[in-house]
Amino acid sequence: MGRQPCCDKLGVKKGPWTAEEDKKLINFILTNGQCCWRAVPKLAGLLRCGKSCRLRWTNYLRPDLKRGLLTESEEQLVIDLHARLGNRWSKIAARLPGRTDNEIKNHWNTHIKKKLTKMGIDPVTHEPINKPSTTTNTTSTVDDHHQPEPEQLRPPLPQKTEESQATSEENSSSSQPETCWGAESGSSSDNNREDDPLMNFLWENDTPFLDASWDFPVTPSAGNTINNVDMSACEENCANWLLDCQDFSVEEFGFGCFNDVGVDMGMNINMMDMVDEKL
DNA sequence: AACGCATACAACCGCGAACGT
DNA sequence: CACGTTCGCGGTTGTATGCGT
Repeated sequence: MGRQPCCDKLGVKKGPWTAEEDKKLINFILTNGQCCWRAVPKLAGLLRCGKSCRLRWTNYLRPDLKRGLLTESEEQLVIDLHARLGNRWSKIAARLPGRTDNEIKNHWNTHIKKKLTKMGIDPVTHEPINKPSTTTNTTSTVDDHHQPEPEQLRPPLPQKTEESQATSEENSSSSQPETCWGAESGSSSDNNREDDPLMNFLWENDTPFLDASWDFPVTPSAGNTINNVDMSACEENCANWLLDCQDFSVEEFGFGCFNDVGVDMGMNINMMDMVDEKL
């Protein structure tokens, strides 16, 4: 079977997205929801392939995205998750609300990789690069910045309140690098996880934090949650996002759709009010 | 001020998985 | 079961920006 090229049509635009294109895509998604991506460009009046639209939406336009550099704790979480999951960026991203796989991947390649290397840690295996034959804690490759040892890089541990549930798929996928902090003891990731409330929490809550919340239009749901996702943070992000949209000139969006979205999503707070407040 | 290099991030590409017929 | 289509993922590239000389 021949693979169908993604962008087989002539005249399909590539390269950076313009504000106008963003506007069209946002408008379309907000009014119609995420449906067949292949059809999106046609229906939205874009000269892009569906793949490009999906990427633009998920990596940049999605209103629930955080912007800016990863925080220290997020970075540490990424490191820990990478030690367990390897380069499965989507899985890692699923556990960092508001962050995309692309963003995390980029951050890993540009920041964390370097940081770990500097510290004398192999970013792939998460083992010390020059495996010390002695028990010394310092390696010759570590520079003079007095970086913390791997154990110290572990993220702060939140209180765990939920009781254990069935393990998720990652639990059984052992093909990825299993070495982790304190790996020299031969502790498996599972063992490690048991000792790590944060990781337990993350693994047990395998449900993506965000995906469900943008499957609108949806039927109104009670309260301030959608599919058990707390919408408060989402609303806040939406409001921030709408603020960003000021760059496009609010009126051009046809903001009626935003109010509709607010209703559809069962939000108690009118996002536009939040925008007004922020302004 | 101008140039070259380094860095960060957006976007593209190709592959495989999942799903429908 | 085979085939076709669509989607999502991970690797890679392109480009804008920052910084040092």
